[in-house]
Amino acid sequence: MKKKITLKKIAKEFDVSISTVSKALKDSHEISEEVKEKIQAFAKYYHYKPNSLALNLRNQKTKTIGIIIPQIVHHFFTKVISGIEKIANEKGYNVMICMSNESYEKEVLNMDMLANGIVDGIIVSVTKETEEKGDYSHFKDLIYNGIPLVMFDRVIKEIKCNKVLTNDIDGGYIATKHLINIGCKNIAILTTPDFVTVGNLRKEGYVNALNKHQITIDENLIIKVNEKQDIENQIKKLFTLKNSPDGIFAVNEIYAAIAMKVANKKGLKVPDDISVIGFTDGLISQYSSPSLTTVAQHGYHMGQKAIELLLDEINSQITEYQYQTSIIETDLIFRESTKKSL
Amino acid sequence: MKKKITLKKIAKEFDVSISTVSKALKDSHEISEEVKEKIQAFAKYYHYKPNSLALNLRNQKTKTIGIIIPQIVHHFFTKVISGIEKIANEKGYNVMICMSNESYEKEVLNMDMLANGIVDGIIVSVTKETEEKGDYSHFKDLIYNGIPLVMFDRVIKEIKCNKVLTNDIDGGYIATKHLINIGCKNIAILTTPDFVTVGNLRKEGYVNALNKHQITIDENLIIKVNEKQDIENQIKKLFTLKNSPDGIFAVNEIYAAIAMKVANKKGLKVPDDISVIGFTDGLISQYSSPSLTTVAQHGYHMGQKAIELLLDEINSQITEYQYQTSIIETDLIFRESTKKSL
DNA sequence: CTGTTAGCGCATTCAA
DNA sequence: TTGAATGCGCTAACAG
Repeated sequence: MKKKITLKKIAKEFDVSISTVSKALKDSHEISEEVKEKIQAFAKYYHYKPNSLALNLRNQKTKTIGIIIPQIVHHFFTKVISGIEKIANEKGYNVMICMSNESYEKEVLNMDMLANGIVDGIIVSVTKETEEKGDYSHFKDLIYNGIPLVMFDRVIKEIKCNKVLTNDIDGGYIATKHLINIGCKNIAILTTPDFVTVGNLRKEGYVNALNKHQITIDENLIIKVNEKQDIENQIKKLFTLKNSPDGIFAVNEIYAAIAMKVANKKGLKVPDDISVIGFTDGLISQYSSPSLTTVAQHGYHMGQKAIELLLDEINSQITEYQYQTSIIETDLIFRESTKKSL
Repeated sequence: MKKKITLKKIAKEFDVSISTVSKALKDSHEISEEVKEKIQAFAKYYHYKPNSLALNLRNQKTKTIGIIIPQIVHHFFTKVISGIEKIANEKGYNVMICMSNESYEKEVLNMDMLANGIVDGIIVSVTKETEEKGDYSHFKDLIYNGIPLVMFDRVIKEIKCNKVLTNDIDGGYIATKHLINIGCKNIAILTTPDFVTVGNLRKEGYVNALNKHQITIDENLIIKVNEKQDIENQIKKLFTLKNSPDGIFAVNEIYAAIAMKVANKKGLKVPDDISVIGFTDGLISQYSSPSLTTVAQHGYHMGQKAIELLLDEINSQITEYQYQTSIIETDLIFRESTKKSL
């Protein structure tokens, strides 16, 4: 492996000092045209690039920000990343993405890696495992070390930092309300286990909507999906109830897609016999048949908000910085999986 | 913003030298238990972490490798990343992901960022724009600078480096052959414009399969999808032909999903009236109804191979390193969108 | 057992 | 117009 060309080597080549080379490459007026020209030509020829490690070490900042997300498959996270990148690039920052794979341990590892001077700030969405475990010391460490942190979507209440949230309660509410509006009587929900905050909040919206319309909550219609077991089987139970559902609200698009499949297998037609509504406007929602009516999360916008807050904190001189929590509203996207309004 | 704690500060605190602190924190036998204890306690209390920039600068390596991919939505890329991460982590490397968003310019920017000492090597899948443009100088620069590079999936022939490829020709071949086997007579292909190499190769497999079975190629059945225009409309044309297709091979799963939708709208049932086969075993393939028969690309395996080649080159002492091209075979995954064999 | 020194690559202040 | 010296944070060879 060849070694990279450095200022030192260029300096030796022309028998000048390193600082002369440095200045010449910066086109400084301190250096004679003649010297500048030959040094610049040489540097260009040898593809000289300043070593960013050295630069960053010197400048005490890296102009790159780190993102840690639990999964990369989710369209939602993709959108968030795009939003972050857009603004970051505009402001001259680069972006580095790390996957925690829903693993607490990897989350900690990634944070450690990023925290050691490699980035100027971190944007994170917490893994389910961390939520379940309840150990947040790695976040505290980070903040203690003075590295700005923004949490989005999956957020830890106890940690003091900027946050960007989906209005999950309202999302669950409007989804459920839509099912009520189109005449569904037995509305089931496919949600996550309790420790997953966003699932819980969406369920809260579901409950609120039912309450508001004087519909009594039927615990049998609430399925807390255990992803470690066969999901289809868990959903199938719904159709053995005597008040079998005519509407299903799934807290993510995968559960929604599986629900449609199960319904089909039971001989029910979507949306004629049963309406299904999802959460997150991802590829599955768009390309499933029928395409899914769903709650859009505006991930792109969330990403933009997150990076704005982060850069705000990075560039802030204030000692007592005031943290904010920004709530991004959701919207219903009407497609083919729910009946038209009555 | 607080500033990070450094060896220097700890040294000042205890009025010892920096190297004493450094050694104490490494639990060196050179340092007395007493001093070690108090320094370690202090460091722990203040969450001391060595600055990786400084470490990397000193060690001339970062133990992190960079990945540049065109899109993050593709399940395939996700799998590749997972494969890369798995091996990388096992070998003590961390992974940094950059998105080029199919933009030549962003690809160059990302490479520049990564190339300046921040990573020990780079794994890249080239953007469509770069393939179209044909400007590969950023890759040449990288190699010139001695930074190991591995290309996967979308690869540039002219660049000398390690490569990992899907056997796209064979993938196209087995997909088409499957359609032939189940009795399809008019087999259409939904492919990309010519400059997208992988699309072209998959089409080559399609052509080979038809030739082998003495089926004449009908140019009308070859749709080169222009993603800048409405895709559904382009596919619809197939169904106005007098030899309307009874089988469709789509070179990716999105085209396949759209094809199914268009077929449905035309009143055709999949797979009874028309069989559809995709490429890439992603979420859409799994969750669409009917689920898609598709060509699996084994992204996870590709990622593993790519990182193995990269680490091999990174750790190689040989001056005349021999580059390899590794071909990953594909497999057919049978699901619901194609008829059962005759 | 502890400290001094040098060097990784770079930019910058100050001196010549 | 050029160069020497300093420091960013860290480690390691070497001296004491």
